[in-house]
Amino acid sequence: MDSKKKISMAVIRRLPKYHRYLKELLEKEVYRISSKELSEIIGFTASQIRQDLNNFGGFGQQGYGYNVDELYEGITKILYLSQPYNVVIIGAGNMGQALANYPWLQNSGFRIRALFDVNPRLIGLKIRDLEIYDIEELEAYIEKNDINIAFVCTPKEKTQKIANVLSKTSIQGIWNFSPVDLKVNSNIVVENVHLSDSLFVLSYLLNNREESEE
Amino acid sequence: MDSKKKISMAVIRRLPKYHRYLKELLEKEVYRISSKELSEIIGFTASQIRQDLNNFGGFGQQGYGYNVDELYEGITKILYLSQPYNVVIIGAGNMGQALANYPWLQNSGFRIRALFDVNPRLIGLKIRDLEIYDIEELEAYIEKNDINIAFVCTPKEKTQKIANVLSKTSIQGIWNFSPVDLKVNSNIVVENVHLSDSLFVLSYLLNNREESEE
DNA sequence: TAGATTGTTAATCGATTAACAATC
DNA sequence: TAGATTGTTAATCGATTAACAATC
Repeated sequence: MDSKKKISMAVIRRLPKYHRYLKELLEKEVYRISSKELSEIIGFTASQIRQDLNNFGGFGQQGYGYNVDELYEGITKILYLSQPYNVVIIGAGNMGQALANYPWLQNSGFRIRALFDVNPRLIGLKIRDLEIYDIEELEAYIEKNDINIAFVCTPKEKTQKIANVLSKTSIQGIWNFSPVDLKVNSNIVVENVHLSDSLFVLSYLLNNREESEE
Repeated sequence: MDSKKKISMAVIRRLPKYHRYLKELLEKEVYRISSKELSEIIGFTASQIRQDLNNFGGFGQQGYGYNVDELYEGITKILYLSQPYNVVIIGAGNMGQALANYPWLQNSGFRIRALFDVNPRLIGLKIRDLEIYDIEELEAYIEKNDINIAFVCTPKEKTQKIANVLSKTSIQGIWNFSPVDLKVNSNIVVENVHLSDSLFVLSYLLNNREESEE
């Protein structure tokens, strides 16, 4: 049993970066690359690249390197990006609307189906061809339309309540833009985008740059 | 010399979370907390909390714990959040506009001064009371208005060019929302918000949840 | 003083890097 | 075959956790 060795989060969080750089290489019609060459453009050590990729079995070939196309496809599959997802956006304020309009999302497998809000002024409006529904209809909508992921862009006071509602549904994942840590049903995965945390780190770094002199 | 021991990024990236939870405690009128109690609500081990805080000198008191107010103020200062910053937003598309309208930013020390775009249809428009200027004016505007930080929300093809322009200015930091890694002047700090990377990690986690049975 | 809890050192754990045998 | 480069083991480095003496 227990045949899969657990992959560490450190590795997982590097995968999208591999994915991005490999896509770029393909666009430049580079079809073959060694860990050393990839190291130079992506900024990880060649050793780390080989370790990372080996977690998922033999992508490379001794004496040759990696086939860019094969590696790109491989990582696409590892990240489960070849399958589509049905998405709802909860909170149709600035951030919710920005995500609904985001071009790269529209060309991705993340298919936004509807938005939800409490604000009566927003309910019934359309963002592109997407309707904004009353948040009261959320639970029923998720079940009826086989929704996998919720993008949560609600004000922080309201977000845990939304998480409670979502915990009662068959939703699988939450992409959380609200600056709170959510308590959810243990079978739901939460990925946080804590924008303020990121900005605060920038503030720190700004004021702790290496002093110019060596 | 070299009196400051270097603080690791792992510690730095936890600071905003401390900041958030301490603020919440203050709002609940909790004025005193032990590392053990804080551990239970924030989810770090008590040991890690004490290690983290000790990087910055004695916040606590043996036998008593930490003064919430003092700790909150301390971390605010460590993150340099008590000083204001002058900010421009580059790229007045969905994300740029969402940031310009973001309520928590308006109550923060990050003072958005203007937006910039290439699109003639956007140039001259106003977002709230903020003007959208021609990107050509960016360099001059930064120098004239003592801008510290740029929020970069441009399409990925254009972002490195923007970074090149910024590298010629006195800007100190870039908050980068574009899904590329920027090459900049070494005295400029870049903090990335790679949204697609985050979403791809969610996709992975969704499909690799702990199998229900033990 | 006795009890509580920090500050700090030591032990452990995990992740990264180095090295090299395997092999294309 | 010789050269290149992986896959993989071993060494190192860094971060987390445990333990406990210091002290409020």
